[in-house]
Amino acid sequence: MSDQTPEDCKICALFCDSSNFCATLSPPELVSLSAKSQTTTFKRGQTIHDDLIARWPIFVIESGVMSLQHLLNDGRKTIAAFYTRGDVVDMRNSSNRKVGHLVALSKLKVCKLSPRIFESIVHSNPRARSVIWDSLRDQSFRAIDHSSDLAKKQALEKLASFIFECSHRNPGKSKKDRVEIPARRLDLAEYLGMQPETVSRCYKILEDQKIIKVSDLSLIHILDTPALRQIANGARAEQTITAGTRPNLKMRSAG
Amino acid sequence: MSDQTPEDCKICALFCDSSNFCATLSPPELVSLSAKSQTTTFKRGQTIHDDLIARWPIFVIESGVMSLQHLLNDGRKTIAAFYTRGDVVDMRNSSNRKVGHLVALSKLKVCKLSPRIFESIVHSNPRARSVIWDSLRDQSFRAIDHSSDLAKKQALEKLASFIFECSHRNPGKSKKDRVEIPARRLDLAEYLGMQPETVSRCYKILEDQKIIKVSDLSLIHILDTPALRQIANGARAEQTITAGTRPNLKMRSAG
DNA sequence: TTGGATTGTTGCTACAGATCAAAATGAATG
DNA sequence: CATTCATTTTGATCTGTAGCAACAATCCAA
Repeated sequence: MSDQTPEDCKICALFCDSSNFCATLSPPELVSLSAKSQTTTFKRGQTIHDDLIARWPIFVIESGVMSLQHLLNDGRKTIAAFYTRGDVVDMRNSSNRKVGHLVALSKLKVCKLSPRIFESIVHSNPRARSVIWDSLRDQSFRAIDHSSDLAKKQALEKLASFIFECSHRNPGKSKKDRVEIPARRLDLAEYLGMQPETVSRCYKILEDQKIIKVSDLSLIHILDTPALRQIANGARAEQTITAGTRPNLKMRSAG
Repeated sequence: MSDQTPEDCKICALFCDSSNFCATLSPPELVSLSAKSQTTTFKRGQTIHDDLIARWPIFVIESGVMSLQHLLNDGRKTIAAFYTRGDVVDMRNSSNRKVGHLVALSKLKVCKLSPRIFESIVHSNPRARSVIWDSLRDQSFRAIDHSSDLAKKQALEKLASFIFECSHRNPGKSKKDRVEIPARRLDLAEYLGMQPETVSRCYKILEDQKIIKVSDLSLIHILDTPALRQIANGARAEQTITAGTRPNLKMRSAG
């Protein structure tokens, strides 16, 4: 843990991102917030403990990926949400309601904000309030979108949908058809409500169809955006995922 | 549509609910907000049109149930979220992002708030800001919980979970073991990501097990709360849903 | 109240994806 | 570079629930 100085903030990537909360701050606000903020880093797999959250319920993801996990009695695990660079996480109600565990999915750096200063900035700075409000609403609708992916989509459709979600959340990263997948297969499976084997098979189907190309485990290239979009929006695959029975699968004509 | 007067507000059930936004307003705030607010009613199945949302993006559910629906290309439909009495719905970003359609699931009465007045109250009244902020964050975590229900739970577990969700969202309604289900079987199936037939079968299993009693299509009694809780938390049923094979099913020992 | 339409239930069959097992690939360590 | 461990992929089988059809119950309008 290390205290922030206004100088630290000024070289922080978030401060330079005009759509981000930190970039809306006036110089005096920046001074007072940074004086009471701290950065912390976590390693992959580390859980952010409840007592830390109780003392620092508000923080910003500076780099890396964080997950919100739920656990069932018999050990089944779900990643209910991802948080990535720039996301402001507000856990101030986590004591009333069991919201799950925050776990780092990669090397993670967060900047913990003083709730008191945060609140006073939200009070006095309408632009900051508007940005933070929009961001929270966006998180809410993102969760709702995810629900609807999980509810009725098939495995292939969920994966296609997820690829677009990743692409939208990483707008900067050079070309549009190059998408970085910020999670391992197992994490991905837990987020999409399927098994890692199924994820792997779905990737294979999309590759065989020449819709995507998997260069690295965490980097794919979209070769046929319309086809991928079609699948993501529910052009139901005519085929099962089961190991190499029919070599190429067709889509049912989409409604 | 009818304009509100402060007198209307004072007899509105929301105003009397201390945990609600409207109850935090000072008399002058109430006067200015009510002067610019309108109530509208919808019948079951009616969609709240985009142009209405564009003009009135913020509203409060006064009575009835509203749903946020997503549609796939081939006609599969999902209810991604429910909104019930007291929920403040803020759709101000719905133009940027496709969030789905708002559809009334029952006779529905909403009170549309002027965004300008709403914003100015949020600016000047810290108590109102805190209530509305908590409520929005709660909606977000509710959506996340729902995601995790959909991701890894089996049909029976999802239904059990949903029964508790309904029970929590209707705390007032007399006894605790009496739960009102504010949706028809089909709506429920669309919310839980399953087929109406499966919902029906799951109800039957819970009844056969003497865990619940279904009095009415929209009213159930919980007979064995611990058992229901066990199922909801993922004590995986040892049995399939398929029609009356084994008469009584046991639970696997929960981890 | 009657009749027609909508919604819910029950039984049966089929299949998408879970599960188990094992090989293959990748990452970490000495 | 070799060795070990962790993760991913592939193959084969099994199962929970989707899908279909037929019937029963409920709702609604006339």
